[in-house]
Amino acid sequence: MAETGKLVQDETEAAGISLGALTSTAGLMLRIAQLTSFDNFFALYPDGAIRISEFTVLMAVSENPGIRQGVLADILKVKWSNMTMLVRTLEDQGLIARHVPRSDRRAVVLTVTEEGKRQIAASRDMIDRLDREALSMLTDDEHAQLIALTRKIAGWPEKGGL
Amino acid sequence: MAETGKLVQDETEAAGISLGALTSTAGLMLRIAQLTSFDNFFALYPDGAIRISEFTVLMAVSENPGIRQGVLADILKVKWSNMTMLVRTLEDQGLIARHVPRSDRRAVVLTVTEEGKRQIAASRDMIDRLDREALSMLTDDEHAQLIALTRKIAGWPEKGGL
DNA sequence: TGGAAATAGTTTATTTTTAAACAGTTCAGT
DNA sequence: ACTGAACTGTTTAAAAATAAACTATTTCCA
Repeated sequence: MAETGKLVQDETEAAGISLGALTSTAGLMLRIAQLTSFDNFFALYPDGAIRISEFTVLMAVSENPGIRQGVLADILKVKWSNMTMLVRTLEDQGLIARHVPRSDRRAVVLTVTEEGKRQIAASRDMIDRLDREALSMLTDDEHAQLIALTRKIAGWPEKGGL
Repeated sequence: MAETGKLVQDETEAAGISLGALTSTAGLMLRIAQLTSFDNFFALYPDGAIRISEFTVLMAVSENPGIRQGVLADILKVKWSNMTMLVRTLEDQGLIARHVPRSDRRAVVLTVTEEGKRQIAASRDMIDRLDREALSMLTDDEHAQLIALTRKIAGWPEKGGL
């Protein structure tokens, strides 16, 4: 066997280890926090449910009907080539529709189908719950702080469009 | 051409876009913040300098001489197979030494060489500076908050070993 | 108007990452 | 002591992400 496993909050067996100054390196800490969050999340995530990347795109399109897929890719920080594949999968599943506008025939704009709306309604609460659960080591205040900070890093204002 | 580019704080051209409830999804926000931080960091990072993953391992070993590489991998959240490669590269560069202890001949314990110490001394300040610069949209208070939160997520106590 | 340059998205090739199989060592129970 | 299970690390094969080349439009401006 390889890789020990131990999901959700490992006590890292070997006590007495200190990362020293590294724990003040925000980039590293952000990375480790993100990986921890994802590990915890996926340990809870039910098999067969919609992929979280697909759900995210679905939600984003639902909030911004007619958005171009390149713009969406930039916002979500995914590469255009990955967005092409992601969006095609969602189209194959009948969850979103792609439309080439007459005004610019290079572009592809997206909308959520009725089926897509049903999918959102069906999975939204569960995903929110697991997302919070994955960071259950934080108090509600801390959780709110984290969201405020990460929004600021992403360059998104508190309220309204970006 | 593909990929627009625009490093450091993009205003995302298309105004009026809102991610709605997604901005309260901590997992997603953590991911986007981390990618933003890294993009900014690498935009500043000088070519030819030690790779940041290697520097991190070097620092961690320096703080914990004789640490087993598997333990280190778990703490830094890198896969064992990647740690094998990372550590070999560092050894090839003469920055760390690998040693198999008599007490457990399966294990490999690590120490930093003199050359490794010089490398740390040479790059440490620059890396700290760029790391802070990559998150220059945060005030010092916010930056400190972020580190406290991410440490808590990682499961590391404020002070001392983990 | 008539290209050259820029934009939007896709496809392909390359690199990187992850997972799985593997080999050697130690441990636990008999 | 012996055997099966667990541990530590490495190698390999598979999957995923990234970068680069490409097609089709649109824009700019001489």
